[in-house]
Amino acid sequence: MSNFPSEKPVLVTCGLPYANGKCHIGHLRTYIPADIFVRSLHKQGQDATFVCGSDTHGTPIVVSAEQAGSTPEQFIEQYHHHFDEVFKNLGIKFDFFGSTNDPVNHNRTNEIVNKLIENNYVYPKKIDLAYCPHCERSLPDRYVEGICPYCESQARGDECDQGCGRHLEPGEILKPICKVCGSNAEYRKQEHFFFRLSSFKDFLMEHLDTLGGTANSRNYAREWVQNELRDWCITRNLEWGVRFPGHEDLVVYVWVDAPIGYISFTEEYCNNAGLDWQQIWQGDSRIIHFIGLDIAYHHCIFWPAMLKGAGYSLPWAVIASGMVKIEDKTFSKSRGYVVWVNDDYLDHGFHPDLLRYYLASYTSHTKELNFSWTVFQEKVNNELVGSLGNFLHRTLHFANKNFGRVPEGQVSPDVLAEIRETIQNVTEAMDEYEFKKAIDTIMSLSAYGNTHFQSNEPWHMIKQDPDACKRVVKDCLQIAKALVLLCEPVIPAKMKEAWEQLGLEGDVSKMTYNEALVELESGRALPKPAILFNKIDDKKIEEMEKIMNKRVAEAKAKEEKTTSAPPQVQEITFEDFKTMDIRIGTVVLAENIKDSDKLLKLQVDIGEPEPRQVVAGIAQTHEPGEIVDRQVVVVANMKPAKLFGVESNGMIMAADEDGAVLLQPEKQVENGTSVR
RNA sequence: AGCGGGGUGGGGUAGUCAGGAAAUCCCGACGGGCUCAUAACCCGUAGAUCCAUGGUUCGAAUCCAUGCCCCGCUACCA
Repeated sequence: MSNFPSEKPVLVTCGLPYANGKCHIGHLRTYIPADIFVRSLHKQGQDATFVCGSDTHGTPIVVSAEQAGSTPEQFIEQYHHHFDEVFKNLGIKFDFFGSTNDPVNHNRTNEIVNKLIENNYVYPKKIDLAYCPHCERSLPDRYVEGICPYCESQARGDECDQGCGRHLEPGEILKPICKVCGSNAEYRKQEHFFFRLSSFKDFLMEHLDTLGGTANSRNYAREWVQNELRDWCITRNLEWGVRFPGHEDLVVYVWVDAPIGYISFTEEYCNNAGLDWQQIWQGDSRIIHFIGLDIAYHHCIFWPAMLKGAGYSLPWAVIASGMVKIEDKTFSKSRGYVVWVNDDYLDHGFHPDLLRYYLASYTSHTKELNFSWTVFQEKVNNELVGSLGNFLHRTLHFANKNFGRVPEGQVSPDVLAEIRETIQNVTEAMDEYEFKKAIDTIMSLSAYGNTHFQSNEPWHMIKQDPDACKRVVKDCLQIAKALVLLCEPVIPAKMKEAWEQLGLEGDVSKMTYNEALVELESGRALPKPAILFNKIDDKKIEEMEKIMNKRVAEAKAKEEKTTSAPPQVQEITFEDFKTMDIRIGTVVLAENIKDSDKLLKLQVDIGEPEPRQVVAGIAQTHEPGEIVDRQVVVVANMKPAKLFGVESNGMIMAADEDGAVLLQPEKQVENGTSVR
């Protein structure tokens, strides 16, 4: 049984893009499937409202704007436009794309916060807050860095991002350092406001049991709810943001007003369209959030608790997508592992639909997706060009050339049954947010079409048995019509063209799947078809890979520069130097390490009862045989490390010049002699 | 160390939540066919100890336990 269509109003949202940087392919992992889902809902006869908008508040934007010598207003404006434009170019069709800085959102946030206060879910508390005496200001969230009180890792003010992953409340972080000027911050008592998240524990456990969507988000949230739910500080000392009611010096935390954007965008859209937004947000409705897994915590814990506390409708489903990687590395702008949607894709003349197809069909929605230009090319050339494009073209071309119109005859029952089953399976897959499965199912209908065409050989029939030929062509045209309807959610622009090539009228995006079972009208004229999808040649892909490799190389070079520079400038004391235990030793054994090009495993006698095992990165310049019996300089108190699974308890010193040039004592000395 | 994601034919993937006869799909290899179509398409063949060990079961890729290995985070990334 399919979930749709439903009597209840349906709202679909996407995690708000943060107006602090350009759109890259990683973003699209959420937006494209959401758009496909909404288009598919329409095809199932389900009305749905689809909203999104820019997330414009919070500390990072203030910091970025300051660095850019701009105001936050100006700063967010450019990225808001950027995302809006990119989404339009990709066929991601929001009913409304707003901004959390819109007055409607300020109002709605105020209303909700007041409601929470009224319902006694908010209380004031004096807490220690980081304050920078040098900059003379309070340091919220990411203005401050320090040590996580739970795991002792380096952490940001609001989250232990390098360690245990916990959300940190203001005042928790140890050894705070001002991120703006780098000086030590101090703690000062200040009054802030807290949301009684802890009182929602039972409610949340229940909510998570009934919440729909993908399991990854629920499971993730459940663990947090079970362990500990602490009250949540919802105010910040910032100028930029939504004012906390009654306190001129405070704004609400960005994670309060950002999701409220979902409500205010719905409001703005509905008010413009003459609809009732309260049916969705205060009535019995289906609210569906598409997000990245990294914000599951907010959407499955904070957000439902806030909605409950203020008397709003709860989310019906949360769908969390997996991350996008490049060559097995997670996206990272600073490391160069990024593919920009404009610069690296659209500007090179690639059609948006190809990317939509690739991202949605590569792997399950909840799994990681490893971006690769060659796989992109492979999928486009084999599936879109070879199978789908070719079937549509050979069918339309053959029909147009021989008949010029849709031939007479009935579509065979087998073909209709096949189409019916495909629709059924695609709908089910969409219901489960299995976009890859849905697309694979559609592609197998395309393969079925090709086989049908091939095995009946209409090009022979046309001479021997024209009537039989007409039946086959009619079958194939019907399959083509079905394919166009089924593919429209995924590759809308291309299917709009194909719809016209079938000689059909109306907006294909507004047709339902059931239209695929309506037989084409015999005698209807068929225009001359044009090719829909072209192969991507190897040269183009090589070019794209080159661009990507270059960026990664540049980023790596930059990284090395920044990491290797400090030791040269930083002075150390003699005391510091004495902390190193450097000794002379003799290599007694050396061997290669399997699978490693650069490493050798050495046993070095440094005057201890047993030789030390040390792994050295010198295999490219030294054969194991040539260094046995040689004396070397060893840092003996290195922290043990595992390299290629081999333990290393020291470091061999070498000059770093296109490989390794080993240091050696001037003359033979006793093993274990220390160096100073 | 912590957290997260993984280990399925040569490469890439599905299936794992709800355990069942022959493990999906795309590429690649090999053989054949077709010539309507974008050197596209169709048919067939070979190729998998489903990371390992132990357990539960009539039955395990799937559930449980232990272990091994890979990858990511480490300056605001959905």
